[in-house]
Amino acid sequence: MSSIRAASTRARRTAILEAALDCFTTRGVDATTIEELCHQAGCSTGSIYHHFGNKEGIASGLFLHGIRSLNADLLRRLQHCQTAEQSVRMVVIQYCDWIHDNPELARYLLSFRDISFSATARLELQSTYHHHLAAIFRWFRPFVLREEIRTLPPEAYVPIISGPIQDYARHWVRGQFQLPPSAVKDVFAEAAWNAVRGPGAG
Amino acid sequence: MSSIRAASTRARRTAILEAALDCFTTRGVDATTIEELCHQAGCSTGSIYHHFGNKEGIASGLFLHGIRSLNADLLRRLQHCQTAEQSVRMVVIQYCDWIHDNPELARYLLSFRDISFSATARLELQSTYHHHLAAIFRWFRPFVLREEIRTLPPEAYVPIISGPIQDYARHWVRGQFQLPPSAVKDVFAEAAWNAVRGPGAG
Amino acid sequence: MSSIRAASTRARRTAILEAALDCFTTRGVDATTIEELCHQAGCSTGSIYHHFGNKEGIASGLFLHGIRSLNADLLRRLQHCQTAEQSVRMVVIQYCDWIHDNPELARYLLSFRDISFSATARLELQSTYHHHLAAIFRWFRPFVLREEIRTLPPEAYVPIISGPIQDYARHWVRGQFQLPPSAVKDVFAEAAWNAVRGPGAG
Amino acid sequence: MSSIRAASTRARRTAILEAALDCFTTRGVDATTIEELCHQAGCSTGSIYHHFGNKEGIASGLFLHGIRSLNADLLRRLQHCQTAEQSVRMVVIQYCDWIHDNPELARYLLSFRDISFSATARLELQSTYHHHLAAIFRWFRPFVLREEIRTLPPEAYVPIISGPIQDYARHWVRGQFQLPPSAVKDVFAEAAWNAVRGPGAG
DNA sequence: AATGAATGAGCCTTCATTCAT
DNA sequence: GATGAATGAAGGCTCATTCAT
Repeated sequence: MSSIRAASTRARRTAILEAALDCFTTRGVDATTIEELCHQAGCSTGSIYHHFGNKEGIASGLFLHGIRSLNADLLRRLQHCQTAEQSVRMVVIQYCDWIHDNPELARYLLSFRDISFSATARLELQSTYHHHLAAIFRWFRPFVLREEIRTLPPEAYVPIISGPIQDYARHWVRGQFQLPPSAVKDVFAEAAWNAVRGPGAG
Repeated sequence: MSSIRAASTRARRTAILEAALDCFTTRGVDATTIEELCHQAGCSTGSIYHHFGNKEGIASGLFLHGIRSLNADLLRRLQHCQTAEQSVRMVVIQYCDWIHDNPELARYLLSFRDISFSATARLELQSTYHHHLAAIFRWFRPFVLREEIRTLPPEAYVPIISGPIQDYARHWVRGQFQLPPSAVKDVFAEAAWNAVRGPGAG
Repeated sequence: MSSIRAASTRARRTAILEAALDCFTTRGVDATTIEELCHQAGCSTGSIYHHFGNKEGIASGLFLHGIRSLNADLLRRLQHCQTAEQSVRMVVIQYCDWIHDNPELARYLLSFRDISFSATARLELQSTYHHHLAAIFRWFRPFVLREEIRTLPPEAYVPIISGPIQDYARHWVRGQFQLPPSAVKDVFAEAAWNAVRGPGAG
Repeated sequence: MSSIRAASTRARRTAILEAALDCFTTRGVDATTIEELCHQAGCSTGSIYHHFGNKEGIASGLFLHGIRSLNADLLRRLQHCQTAEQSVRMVVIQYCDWIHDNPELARYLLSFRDISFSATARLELQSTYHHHLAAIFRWFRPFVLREEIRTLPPEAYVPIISGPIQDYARHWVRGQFQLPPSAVKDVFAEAAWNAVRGPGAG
């Protein structure tokens, strides 16, 4: 009985999140009204508030969902990499692939970084981010110790490796660039590797 | 007499823009009300509309002002560079220096890319951007022809050279990173140069 | 089996009324939501509607319960009075004692006279009030006839005898007065007696 | 120019307060919508919020206005009293007269004591109340010192003298009593005087 | 050029109540 | 009897913009 309820509840939540992804990426978070979400999700105002508390709850829920999906996918694919070069390139390549598979979600994550989330949501986002970063650094530390990857200030790695492709992708989701990230992934993977390869690399 | 008036008009415009820079970076553009701007600028609602037409007029005016200042400064400093390496490094270094000198404006430009500007403002921004890009490419073309800089898809250069330091700066203006961009400029300049140096470089 | 059910039903009703007394006196009737009552009573929304029909049903049920308790107690204690003076004083004293023993209920009765009850509830309240008043007047008539109590417009007796202590109590339940009614009961009993004693009093 | 503005502003404020008095006493504060106030006052929603901040601002503004009018009138009329008895009786009589002259305002003050005001409004109300009470006590102190009025706990005077007529008036504004307060003012004045007259009274 | 009262459409959110399970 | 997801009407409030002075 409770499983039926749970299934129904989950379906409703999913329907609302899907409606939100569509509306938020099309019109923007602020410009999307609760009424539009209701219409799109096929539910009542009250139902949205029952499941998400308020509008910001939907926006942050969707954001967290996207970030977690992206992060988990990267960690999964890094497991199959052997060398420093493969790993650095994989960071770029996986990003392009994920964007290719989840264009709407990518558009949401890239376009609405500045949504003003509640303190609670911000904490959860930060926690998620820190755990992910820690796992990533655990993976790369051996390569840095062997100087296959250059030693840099810790905070510089992500901007240098991922910054360019994210910048490119941000332009692309806005329609400012024609070629999709997947079409330039090797160029950016090459640039990332050159930017951080160390003297110990083969 | 008209000069006095003009001076007064400029002072009023400046006061409003300064109030806007403060409010917009502190609370965000959408969250800032005209009433707050009035209070901060020490003027009336009507005065704001007299000088800027509407709220978006302030936001886009401020944005354009910042972009133009940043762009002009880069072109000026590139004139003093001799080699490809100097030039590529200068793109990163000038960015850091400008941020150091204009932290509030930097925060505004970096945090509110997604302001929904009017068609007119968008056109003006695009035009400004294109002219700037064209001037930049004119500067770098000889280096690319001599293969001192790698040949890449045209749209890849900006993300690869400027993407990392912009990404870093975006985190910094939000308080997520401790070290200011100026403290890491050489690391990022080095990475940028490694990422695009071509076989023809010395 | 049905007795077990009945016991359970009564317990549930009592739990809801206790929750209501707490919430209503703390936050006010209008400001209390059904959800809060559920939380406080440890039951579901549906359960509340099953037992009380609607929100007003709880408020009026609680009100009626309090009024009846207060009235019955007064009539009981008047039976032990012999003289006009004892009787008039008892009206004040019993009020103070009852408040001392039922502070929460007193707070509810005193603070929320203006709850908008349904027609049915209003009728029941009026009927209760009239029966009570009639019984009270039956008790006092002999004293008035003997002029031990002054002859006044009928509607003046309650305000003159009970008005002051009720006014005092209303302030006290709101925390505006320090001394509890029980600490000033003799002063108010004396004043009440002086206000209505007739030439026939000893 | 500013005087014209001020006059206009005052007229608008007055219109809103008059509409509020009508709606609040007819339907109750909670049940009155801003829309109804707009209609009644002949102004826009925004105008109401421009002048009063929010709904509670209207309710507390009206309350304060009523209280101040009532208080000022009492102090004025006490000036013409010579003796303790005249003064005590005047408290009751003035109350009845004021109610007779301001029935609507009286109804508002008597029926909606439990409006939940903001902290600011509560402070202002308390301050008003304390100043008024202090002035009243200054007036009566000599009579108490001469024992023309009985010595009581300070907090007991107001309930004992004013409590009965206020209680009566509360019933009357609700339509529960037929005779208006002005018709019974001498009875209540007499009772009040008897309740507090001291051994030193003539 | 400046002022600020006035406008009013529109939105987020609340919450009593219902009802399928 | 119990549960709690769903409903949706309704209302308080915001705020960019206008315009008479």
